Amino acid sequence: MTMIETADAEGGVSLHQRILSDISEKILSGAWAPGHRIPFEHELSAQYNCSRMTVNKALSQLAKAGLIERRRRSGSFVRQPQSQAAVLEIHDIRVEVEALGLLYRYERVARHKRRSDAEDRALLELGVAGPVLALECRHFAGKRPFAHEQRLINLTAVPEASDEEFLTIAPSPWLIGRVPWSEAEHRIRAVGADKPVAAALDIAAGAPCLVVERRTWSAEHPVTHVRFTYAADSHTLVARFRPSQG
Amino acid sequence: MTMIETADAEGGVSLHQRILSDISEKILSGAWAPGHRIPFEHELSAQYNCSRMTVNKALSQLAKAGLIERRRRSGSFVRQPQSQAAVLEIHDIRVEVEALGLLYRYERVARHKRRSDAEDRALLELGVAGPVLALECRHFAGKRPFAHEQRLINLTAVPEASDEEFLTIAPSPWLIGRVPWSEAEHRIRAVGADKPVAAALDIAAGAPCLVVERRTWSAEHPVTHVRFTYAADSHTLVARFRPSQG
DNA sequence: GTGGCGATTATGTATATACATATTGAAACG
DNA sequence: CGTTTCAATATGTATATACATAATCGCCAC
Repeated sequence: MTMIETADAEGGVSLHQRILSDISEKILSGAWAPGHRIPFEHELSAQYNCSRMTVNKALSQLAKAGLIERRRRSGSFVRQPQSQAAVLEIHDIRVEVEALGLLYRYERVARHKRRSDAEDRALLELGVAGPVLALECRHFAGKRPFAHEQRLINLTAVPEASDEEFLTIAPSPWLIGRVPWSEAEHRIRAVGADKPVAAALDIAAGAPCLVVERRTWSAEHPVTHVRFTYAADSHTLVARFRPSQG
Repeated sequence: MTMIETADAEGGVSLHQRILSDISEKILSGAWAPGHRIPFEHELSAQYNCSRMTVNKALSQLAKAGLIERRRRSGSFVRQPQSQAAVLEIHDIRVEVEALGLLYRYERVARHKRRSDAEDRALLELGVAGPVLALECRHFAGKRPFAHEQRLINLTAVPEASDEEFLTIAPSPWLIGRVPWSEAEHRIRAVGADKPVAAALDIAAGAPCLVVERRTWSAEHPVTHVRFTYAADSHTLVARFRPSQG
């Protein structure tokens, strides 16, 4: 007779979750130091009175999360803590401004359609020349300029953008949903504001600014490059790390 | 008779992986737009000629990765693209400097043991007063100062730190391995260098700098707070996003 | 000793099955 | 006509089983 304990044996959580959190706790508390061999699957399945499959799925997940390392024939071991990877949430500027309780306003400063020059191609990581759309925009929080946006759109990848003036809708929300992106890269650094950006943000030239650049690809094709510049004190990026438990 | 096709049917990849990448491709290419209902588990299991369990595991993983949403009785649906989450790799400074092909050097500038004041408690998010260790350090790349480090260690959580002078080993590598961390938060912003930091980094006061602050907890207890300051052009953070496929 | 070889072992992947649970759509009822 | 009930359905979780695969241990020949 096969007894299946699908549901909550006691605490309303699945067995999978319980094994996961039990072992995570042991590792994160330091009870099982890096290098320590955790019990074999068959030992844990006996201990938890469940099948090996259930244990296997839990341990595989811990391995994928990077907490343990699994070696055939040898067992599973607590991994050395390594390069920390934190999750950085990139929000839409409108959302961010409104989260601050301020009124969001968008302004398109300039729009040029042109054949890509060498700089454009470098920014887009584009191999061959082709038409691009260059945009310059400002995002306001209340009365004050919040962010300056310099954007390039690869018109070969997104021909529909030719017909859009971007006077009322910002490029980000326009692109999202229209172009499925498969990969993105963000570069974050500090710079001193150059003259045009300083003017746009209403700060002194050379004043410290946070720059977030994003390059986006869709199925290997470069789609867009954007550079957001924020005045030093207006913006903080937050990245969190918590060992995943599912 | 049960036929099990554990291995590579053709391309040397597992069925699990194949289902995963097939569906990811459909979503990321836009063929299946947000809101689209993907085939039911039993349909996919027929299509791939495999068991429902195999399909279930693949779809569950896509759901965990955020690409699809699963609703009982209704099916699985392609999710609306949402707040982009990028993975930010936080490397040890030594590793980073050596990756640049430069000689790494570490210097401890100051070390003070004291009872936490209000500012310390704010930085550590510490409720009650207690002993803390305040450190100031410099990290060099070649001959030039690369980063300035201001660190607080909660001696209640890490009493062993009292006995360490940190003259030859930097706080980060000392803490890693000694203290299991369960949670970390990074804040990234641009600032103008204040006088002491400017002097330490050999730059002008007010010059733009990138600041990375990290707070670390171990099992709910604050462990350490550190502020790294980099001169504007010396350092760029990179965060990548690629829809996970396992 | 040392080098190779086969048995052993722990994990990796897949199947078929069982039952739980949430949700929806339709039927039954007041 | 609205509400309640119920059955159908798709997903969620677990079991027992089968076989593949990689790594290691120990044995044996040299």
